[in-house]
Amino acid sequence: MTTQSLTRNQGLVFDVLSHAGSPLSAYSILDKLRDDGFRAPLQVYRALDKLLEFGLVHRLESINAFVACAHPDEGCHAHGLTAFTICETCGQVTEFHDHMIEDRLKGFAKDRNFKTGKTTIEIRGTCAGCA
Amino acid sequence: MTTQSLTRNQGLVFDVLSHAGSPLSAYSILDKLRDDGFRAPLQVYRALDKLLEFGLVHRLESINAFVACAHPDEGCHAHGLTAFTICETCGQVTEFHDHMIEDRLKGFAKDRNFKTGKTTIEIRGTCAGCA
DNA sequence: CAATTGATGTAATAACATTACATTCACATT
DNA sequence: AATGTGAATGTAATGTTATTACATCAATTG
Repeated sequence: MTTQSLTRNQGLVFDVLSHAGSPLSAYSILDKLRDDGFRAPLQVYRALDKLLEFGLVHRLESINAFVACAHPDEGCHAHGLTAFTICETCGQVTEFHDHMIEDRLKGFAKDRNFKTGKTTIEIRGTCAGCA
Repeated sequence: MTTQSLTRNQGLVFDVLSHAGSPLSAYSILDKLRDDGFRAPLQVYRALDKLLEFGLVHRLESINAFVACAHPDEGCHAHGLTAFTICETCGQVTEFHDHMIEDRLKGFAKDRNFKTGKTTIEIRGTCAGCA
């Protein structure tokens, strides 16, 4: 997935997320794109849906917000399970990948014949800089 | 924490969750408690806050819903990190605890001086019965 | 060109959660 | 019994997040 093949709206949303230092809600993305002609939440949600599908953006379930992927060139889907630390003070998000955890969760699911879809791992807390 | 020491509202909410076979949203809990005098969302949210604090109930971040803890007698806080599988077809939720994953996440956080607060692990997919 | 498919624009509404403020209850102290 | 305190409650209003419904537009293809 390259950033070239995005539509105008997808590109605008991705750009906003890429330049934000922290996660943004759909509505704050909307606010930032008013000048670019955005008027309704759906314009943002539709673009986000596609960006999520492409692996360019992640949704943080525990805070209802979105961040650009840390390595969008490959599309994050290449990296398997993605986990996050989220600083509740400054909003800093760190994305990481741990094969051991991934295997462990896969194993648990397999043992129970549970067919795994999307998996969420989010650690909320305080980052080193804010401690 | 015993179920005895709950207030009326807390007890009613816990009871509804305990007897539901799947996670419930705050508003669906509210609906089920209309006959018991519940009128406003806040009555539910306040009770849920306490039940979460006591470890009697879990919040599923990825679906904005709540479930009773699988072993409420001890209050789930006794068991360390809690993870869930959530069947998107039937709503069945399975709670589990994995020390290896817990240690791994703790280690990651420690390496980065990230002070861990609440951690969310949720696997959404399809359970054995629904496959 | 017609047909199809994906993207967009807009309005309305649904679903989830919190703020603000007044009141009541349980209980300890006097 | 009166008072003070903190926790819990009742109620209304509002804020935040997400979806449904429907019309239109643009690119592609048969």
